[in-house]
Amino acid sequence: MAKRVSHKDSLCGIARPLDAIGDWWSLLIIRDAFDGLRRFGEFQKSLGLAKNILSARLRNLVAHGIMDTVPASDGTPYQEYVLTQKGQGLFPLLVALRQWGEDFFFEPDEPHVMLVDRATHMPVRRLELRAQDGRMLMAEDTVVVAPPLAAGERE
Amino acid sequence: MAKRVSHKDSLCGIARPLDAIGDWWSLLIIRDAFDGLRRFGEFQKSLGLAKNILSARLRNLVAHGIMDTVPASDGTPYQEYVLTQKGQGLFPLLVALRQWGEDFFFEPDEPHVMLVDRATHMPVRRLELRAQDGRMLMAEDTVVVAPPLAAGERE
DNA sequence: AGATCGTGGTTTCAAATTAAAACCATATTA
DNA sequence: TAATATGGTTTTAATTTGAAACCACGATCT
Repeated sequence: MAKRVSHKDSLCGIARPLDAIGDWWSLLIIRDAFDGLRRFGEFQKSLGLAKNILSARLRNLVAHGIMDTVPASDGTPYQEYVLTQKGQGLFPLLVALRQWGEDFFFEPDEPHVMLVDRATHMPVRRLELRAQDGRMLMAEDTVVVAPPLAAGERE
Repeated sequence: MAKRVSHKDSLCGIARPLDAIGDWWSLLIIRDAFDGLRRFGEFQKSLGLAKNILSARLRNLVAHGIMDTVPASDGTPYQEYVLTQKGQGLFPLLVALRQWGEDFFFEPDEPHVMLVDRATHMPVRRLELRAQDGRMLMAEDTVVVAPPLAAGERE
């Protein structure tokens, strides 16, 4: 489970989150959780994955603080799996994935599910990256910079 | 390679993109590509993954139109791997992942690499989801809706 | 009470995937 | 000519996955 996803000792800002999420299944579980699914059986039915795998993924998500278990709300002696704050923080990522999918995996007129504003039922806006001053940024307009190294740290 | 990631016949708006990307390694390759890496050896050195795996992942990314091979720009008889438009469309996803990582994987004062505006060297803004009218939306403020079904389609 | 069913798992085991290492091909360098 | 660098492929063992069987527990039916 603690598979090393990078050879560097400390995982970078992309690899560390990836490592925590676990794998594709986990992301689909999280999506289902955003859709309101909470029970083991619900996830299994929705995703059609083996129970042992689901079990392992849920355990991993809980271990990483992305989901949490709570006693079932309907009186049954089971537990439910809900997103923590950390888990809910993944919403933009799912939106980005969905929007990318809309852009490149469907014909312009092909019907597909859409994410809409609950209040107005209008599609949500595209995610866009902006500078502090509000300018839109493309990938080429950005750089990744290392933190200033503290005294005594030399590479 | 064509691993079924969902039991549904047509993969949904989240699963289909995931399926195309392939796996975590692919996402790290894509990140490196955004950082300017282009050569097989560069990716391998950066990621430290086995050559056969890198080979397979690159092949998959090319097959899915996320990367493309071009003749090496330096006269050597090799090829380089570059992001297509489709591949570049993944930038927001990487930003979302990075910002989530910043939020939950580093202490508030822990130094970490940052994505900055190349022009001003200021950190970029957070990605935020907005409605058509500009209101910020949280996950709970949205719903996924199915497309209207064409005549003759009944579930 | 006893049998059966639904839910939520774990265990087992075969099959698929991954990863390390060895190998290979080509071109450049010494 | 030999050695080395790049960019892979092949081989093989170890790991992971996934399907199915099994198990535990409580509720329900007879």
